[in-house]
Amino acid sequence: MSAQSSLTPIDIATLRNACSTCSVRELCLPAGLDLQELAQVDKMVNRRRPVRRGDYLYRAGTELQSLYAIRSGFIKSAVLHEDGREQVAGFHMTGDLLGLDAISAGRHLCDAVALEDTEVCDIPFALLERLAREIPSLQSHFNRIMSREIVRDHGVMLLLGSMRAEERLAAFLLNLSQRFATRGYSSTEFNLRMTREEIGSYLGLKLETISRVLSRFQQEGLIQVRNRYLKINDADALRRLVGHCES
Amino acid sequence: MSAQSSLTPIDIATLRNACSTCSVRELCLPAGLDLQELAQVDKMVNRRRPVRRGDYLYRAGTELQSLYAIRSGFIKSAVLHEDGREQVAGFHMTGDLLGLDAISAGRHLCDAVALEDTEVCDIPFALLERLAREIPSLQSHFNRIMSREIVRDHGVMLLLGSMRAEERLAAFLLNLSQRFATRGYSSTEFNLRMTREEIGSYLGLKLETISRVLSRFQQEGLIQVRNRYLKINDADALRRLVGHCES
DNA sequence: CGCACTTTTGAACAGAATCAAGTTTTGTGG
DNA sequence: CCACAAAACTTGATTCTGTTCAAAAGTGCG
Repeated sequence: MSAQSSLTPIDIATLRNACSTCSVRELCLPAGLDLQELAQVDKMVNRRRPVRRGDYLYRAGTELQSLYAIRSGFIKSAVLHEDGREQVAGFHMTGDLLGLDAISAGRHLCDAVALEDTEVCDIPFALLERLAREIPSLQSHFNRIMSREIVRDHGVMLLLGSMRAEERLAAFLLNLSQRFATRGYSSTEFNLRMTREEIGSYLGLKLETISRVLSRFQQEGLIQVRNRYLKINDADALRRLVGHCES
Repeated sequence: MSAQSSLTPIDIATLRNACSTCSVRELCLPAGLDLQELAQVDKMVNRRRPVRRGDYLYRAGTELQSLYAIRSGFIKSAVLHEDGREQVAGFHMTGDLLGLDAISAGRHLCDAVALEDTEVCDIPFALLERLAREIPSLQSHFNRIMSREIVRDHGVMLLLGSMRAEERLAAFLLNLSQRFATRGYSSTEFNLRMTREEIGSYLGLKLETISRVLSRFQQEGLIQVRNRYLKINDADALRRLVGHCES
């Protein structure tokens, strides 16, 4: 059955490199291959790709070639309606895996744009599938990653479906905060990479509403904002605001 | 690597039965096994399970044992907040595969309740993973199914984030209509299986709003409603309402 | 057959959108 | 480095959509 193991050492190295250097380590680590050996090849194989601020990582309609793991930077994915309206589907940062929604149709269904200079790792999907075939634990992990994306989306649906503007924004800020914390940055002080309009689009609100609510939060002492800079003074108050819905 | 092929013929038959009888045929058909042989075993293995109206297929918090393919009937999945609020995450009908969101944590994160007497096929997840290991095309298909779920969720996010009440309901009705059509039922005449409140929860609206908009649609001649019975008179008008957002 | 649940409809209200203006910030080219 | 134009942001006034509250009618299950 595994006569299909047509993976060359280079293939494996490529994939392994993409994974290990991209904080999607878990995707490959359980594979049980020799790590030091891989570390050496890491330098040889270079699948990193820079994406400059404002540039597209991929566009809706293009064929799925690779999934992308973010090494550093910040990317938004967005669906474009025919009537011009844009809906931001997600904000992605270091370690996130992009392009999962393209697997179903074999082509991308949304745009991915860098909101700041970004470096991604290319993970050729065909290669990933082939390798997953040979390493069961890799496949398992990939399943979990896909599932996690579904869970994340459910969270957003919950937010959009049942929260008011203040709750949504509080949940959003806490979520950002937590993701920065996970990556070793400050959980209380960071720069928003996106515009008010993009936040609004993501949260199903208008940019004016975002601006107003931010101002209100600041007035109440929950946060400090100045342009893109944001400081969270009272995370607990924000949590109380969200009620008991996890983000 | 495939020394792990500990699948017994019974295992395969079980899975195959669950799939082939559940319209999730595509999940298994590409496996390239002998169909007639399987048809025979189908009768032996019976993993079908009835779920009576109002009963839970599974509950949030319970361990993931199986995915479920709906053979017939209608099921809603819903997330329960700590504060009692319930958010309907989806409505599922014949052929749909349930439980994908549980893979990430190994336990279910939402409740699944039958809205009418329903029959499901049990697909033990461990078994599915094992078999997918041996049949690459099966794994591929499973990946696509997960991805399709992500795409579906993005559609809902779009709906919740950028549509007004009328648009949401129109999109919802069209979506139901199309799914019934796919399954060989009338696309213009069917019974809603859920309450106004459940529709509202799914669409991020209150039940009164659902009721009002339905009445309005009826008054304008777009549909006919009487309790759960619904007839679509002018699907094109509904489509126009939705604008150019696919559902 | 009656009681609980669901649905409809109305009236008042609230939250967010829209419209509008003015300000600040940012990015660009001279 | 400065000036200028474009983009982003803030704030206010008004409007509108959907919610909330309330009552009554309909439906269906036990």
